[in-house]
Amino acid sequence: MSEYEHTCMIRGDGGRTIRAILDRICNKWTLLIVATLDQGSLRFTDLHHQVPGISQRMLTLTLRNLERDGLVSRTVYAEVPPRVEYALTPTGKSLIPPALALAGWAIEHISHIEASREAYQGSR
Amino acid sequence: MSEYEHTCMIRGDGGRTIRAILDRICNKWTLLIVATLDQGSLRFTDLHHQVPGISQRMLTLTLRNLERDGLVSRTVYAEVPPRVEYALTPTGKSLIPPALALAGWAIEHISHIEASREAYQGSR
DNA sequence: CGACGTTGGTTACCAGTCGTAAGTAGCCGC
DNA sequence: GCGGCTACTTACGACTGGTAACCAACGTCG
Repeated sequence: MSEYEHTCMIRGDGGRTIRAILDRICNKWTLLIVATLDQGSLRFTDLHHQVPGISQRMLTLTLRNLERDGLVSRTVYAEVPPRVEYALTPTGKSLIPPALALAGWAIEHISHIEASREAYQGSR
Repeated sequence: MSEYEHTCMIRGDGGRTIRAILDRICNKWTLLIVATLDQGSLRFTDLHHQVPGISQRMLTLTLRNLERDGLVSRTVYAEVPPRVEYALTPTGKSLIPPALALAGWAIEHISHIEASREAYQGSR
């Protein structure tokens, strides 16, 4: 029963709360960037190299969203060349454990999912 | 140090694996539907009512994806009126704990995030 | 003293995805 | 036969993500 209470937590007010948050943090890049920043503060270009496949635009947009939501801090050093460092805030840090839980699940089940996917393709 | 090893798990092969899975399960509706189905098998219309805001099309598409990925099973009863029941597979069930972790985090931090969001709006 | 490179972006444009609304098919009660 | 119920499917417009090119400040090289 306690398990159901927990899933009620997800569905809560009809899922509106969760859906709103999920829309924000659960896009393709957010968790990846948060995980990368867990190593310590990074500059824009380093981040760009460490998250393969992301474009500058998406990196900028995702970082802006994270900054707006108070999950990362953005520090500009008025030097030459300009330097901008991004780091996790305490709130951002607190996202790491659940992100790890999801990542662990993904790694554990990816083979099964890919298999199902191909089987479905064949039998469609 | 062990915490960093775990985040390495997320970043893994440059995050490609995680990103692929996140693309699939981390969209707006998937976690919500999985959480709703944790209560037991449900019919299409019940699901439509229990997940407020979802359109028929999105429900159909999301369920197809979940079925393809082997997370839910789809059972058609050739009755009148027609009845289609959706239920979680064991793999689908196993997604519940990490989903709860994320949902718990979301609920815990939503107020902080919303506050940051509005503060940012003001100071932009 | 002007062209070039580096950093951290922004802008324009295009393709794919999402959401809304309407249509479909089989069968039932009226 | 007509509308209604269930479980979709389709058409179409809006929004979002991806690619690529451009921008601004400043130091350095020729």
